[in-house]
Amino acid sequence: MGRAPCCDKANVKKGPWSPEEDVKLKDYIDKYGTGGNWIALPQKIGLKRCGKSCRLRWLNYLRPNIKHGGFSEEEDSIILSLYISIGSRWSIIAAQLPGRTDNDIKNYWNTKLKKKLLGRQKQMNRQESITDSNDNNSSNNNKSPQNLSNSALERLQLHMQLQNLQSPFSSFYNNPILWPKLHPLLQTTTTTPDQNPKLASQESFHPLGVNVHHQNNHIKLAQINNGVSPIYSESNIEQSLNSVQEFQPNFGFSQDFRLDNHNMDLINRGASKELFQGGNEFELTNGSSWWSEEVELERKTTSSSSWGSASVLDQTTEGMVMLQDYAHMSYHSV
DNA sequence: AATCCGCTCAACCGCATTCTC
DNA sequence: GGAGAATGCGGTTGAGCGGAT
Repeated sequence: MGRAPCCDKANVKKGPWSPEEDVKLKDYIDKYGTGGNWIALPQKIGLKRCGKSCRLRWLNYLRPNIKHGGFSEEEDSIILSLYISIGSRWSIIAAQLPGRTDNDIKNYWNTKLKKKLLGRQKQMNRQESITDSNDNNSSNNNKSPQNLSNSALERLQLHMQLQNLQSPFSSFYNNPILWPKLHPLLQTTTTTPDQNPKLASQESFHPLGVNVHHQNNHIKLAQINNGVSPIYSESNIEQSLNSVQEFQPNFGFSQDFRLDNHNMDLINRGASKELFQGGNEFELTNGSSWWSEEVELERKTTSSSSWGSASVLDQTTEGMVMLQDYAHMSYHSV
């Protein structure tokens, strides 16, 4: 027995919304709000639409202060860095871009930004292959990523591209002020060579202001011990402090930690570099690394979505090494 | 002028998660 | 605690459009 449909499919209109329908929906929500029940809403208004359809229309189109198109280079940069960090979590990415919807960003990524970046990557690969054609010691570069899922491969490619100084976003990566601020508890830190010389050398610098260290199969992120940025409200700070212990290793942000217009504005004006000052390390003690947790999460689902996907677990050792390399891959701080 | 092709984006679908009783 | 309902999310689809042939 399957799940009951959310609405009577036979009596529900599909397809593009008419201006009249838009007006009805917008007027009603402006006056009364959604009433906390999208399913019942279309009946109240007299719309022959599914509640989910109404919700989507409102969120993606009718809601106030929605921006369509015209993505700035800075927005490109934010989308890119977040996609590399967390994959296709469009709602989280959208939360960092006021006025943008997850659907919009998703479409923009799939139709324009991805092509733009991967196109440049191909171009650069061609140039490199000419330069390196006489180099027979390129075994490391020959690790075939064929076993990686498309999304993981895509992110890997983008990540590699970002290391290239010719990257169109190099200015972004060299300019901390442009980095999105995602979690006030994170900051850069160092791992001393005597703790683990090999891993210390693999210290990775993340553009989102997080340094990731692998030690004894644990990930170490940084924790702020003072200087919490004023751009975060007290309640958020408290929430964040409380959330440290259960901090998710996906470079530190939670859906509850969103930037509003005001915060974005502060960031745009160069505030909060001091976010990442001083501090102690804390350790994720669940014994997993950020990617393995994500893989594990995906393994539990049947969804083919996001980076990695369930198939990642079935990768060859080499494939897993590739993923680890990816996780370790460094942005060298300037 | 016709039609083919690729691109864009609004909307749909199905699944996972959260909420409510 | 469990079941069903509601919501949220990400992947996919397809109509519409413009450029190429």
